[in-house]
Amino acid sequence: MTVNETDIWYTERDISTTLVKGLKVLAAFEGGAAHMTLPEIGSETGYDRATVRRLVITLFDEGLLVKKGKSFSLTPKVLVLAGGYLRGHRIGATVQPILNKYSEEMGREISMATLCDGAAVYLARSNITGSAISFGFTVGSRLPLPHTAVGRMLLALESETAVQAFVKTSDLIGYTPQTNLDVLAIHEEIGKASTQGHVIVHSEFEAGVSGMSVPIGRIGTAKTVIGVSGPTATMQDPEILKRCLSILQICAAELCTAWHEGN
Amino acid sequence: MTVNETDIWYTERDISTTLVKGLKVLAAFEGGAAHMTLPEIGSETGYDRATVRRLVITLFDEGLLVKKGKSFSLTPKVLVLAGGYLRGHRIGATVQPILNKYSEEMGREISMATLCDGAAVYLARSNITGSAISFGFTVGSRLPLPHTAVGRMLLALESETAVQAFVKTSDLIGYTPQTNLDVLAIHEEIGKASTQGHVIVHSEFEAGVSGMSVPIGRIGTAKTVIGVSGPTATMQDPEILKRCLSILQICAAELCTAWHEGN
DNA sequence: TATAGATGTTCAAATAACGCACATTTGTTG
DNA sequence: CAACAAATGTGCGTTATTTGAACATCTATA
Repeated sequence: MTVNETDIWYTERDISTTLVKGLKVLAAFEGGAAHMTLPEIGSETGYDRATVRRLVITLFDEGLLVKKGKSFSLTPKVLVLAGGYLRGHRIGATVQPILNKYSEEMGREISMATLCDGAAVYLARSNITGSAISFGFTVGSRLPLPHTAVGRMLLALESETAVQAFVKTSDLIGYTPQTNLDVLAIHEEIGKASTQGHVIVHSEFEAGVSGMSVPIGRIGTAKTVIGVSGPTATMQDPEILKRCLSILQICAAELCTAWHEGN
Repeated sequence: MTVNETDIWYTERDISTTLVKGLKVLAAFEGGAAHMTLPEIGSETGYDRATVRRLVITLFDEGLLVKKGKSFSLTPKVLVLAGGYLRGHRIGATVQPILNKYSEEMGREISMATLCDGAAVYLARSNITGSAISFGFTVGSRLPLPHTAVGRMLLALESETAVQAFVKTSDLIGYTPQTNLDVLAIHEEIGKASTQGHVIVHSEFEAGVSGMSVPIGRIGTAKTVIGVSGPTATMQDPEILKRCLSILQICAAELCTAWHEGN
């Protein structure tokens, strides 16, 4: 039996409060507006004006923020940090070509996502060139777990206790008239996803958009999923669904061997 | 005359040293290996073991790093930060579809890049599905300025003094046998790019790969470029080059109107 | 298993961060 | 347009956090 990695191996004293605050300022640009003034950042983070000022000046000096009049906004330097993750996990070199290949075969965009802070985060996304529709989601986009196909599949990969904990604490948001707000029904859908190994969700996050998702690897060990989305109209035809599922599963299998998940 | 934004409006006292160090630890994962132990991070950053420990514990606690045995690595949470930039600058919603459209027309991948810390950073990239080759570059990838088409075009957008400063201080690396290591010749190429409004570079960064680039907007005001790359063999045919250039220019024009650069 | 070298952790000294109070800018009203 | 009020920006003493040497622990090797 290996040591449980979730054991507490550090105390509160070992956490650098200043770094935490600085990171929260950076994160404020993700949650809030793209351009923010010092007071806006202050109210977003809840920190004192003077504190915000020093942190923002630091981030500016480091080249992570630019100043335009009184507003600050992120610079492309944050992409470089992200690029480190993508390169380290061979997303560009290994994953992207595979997504592209099956994306072309299917004629739809395929996305890869993983769990991060109670949301599904896109790690990679194929761009099917012929597609008329584009939902504007990119690498780093966060999708709600309970109401998207990738989200439900990611939850299905978690332990039953983790799912229960999430479902209990999560506030369900009615994105569309079709959004399922019944906790028990969602829990059941996650269970089905787990046993079936795939999941389909219709119009619960964006009206008229449906998604299908399968895990990369076996349920229980997998931590990453791929998914495809398209107009609900075309995603209800059993023949199309069957074909999409088949291709997604082959794509997932290829990713599983080509991209050793352990990194 | 507006106030010069480069004026010093803060003192050294206003910079939070702890935040700077924490960011440098994060950046260490971009420059160094994907998985690093505490001592490795220490030697990469030059900080004391105890300091590194505190910072790494903080980043772990914030969910930006994961621990695997004794090694730490980035989590997808860094992508969320990047997602903030991409969303804020409407890269996914506005830029990506345009790149995809012209990418399909051209049959080649189009990338968008900007200047960041002495390198060209990819902001977006179309994925042409039929392409056999894939160079493994993604959003956030950094390319050398002097030896790539997008890099030389980006330099051409800078002021003459800035270019001179860069060319003087930059160490030229011989990536391939064809890499141009003559500072004067490179400077001249940048000048040509500036007057012509486009630039082509053959095999100077990756052997057998050539690139072409044009600015988004007018020289002097533009700060972003798009580029296309492909096998040197096919990128020497005048007819192909003419066609690529034409499509790139139309693509750049559309981006210029659809995506107001000022954000 | 003994030993040396490397890595991890603690805690008092040193230092950097906090946030009050003051200065300045911005917006509003007579 | 001036005078006021409200909001935002900044210097500085106090206080809490960070630092790194000293100590503890782990790991590799013979």
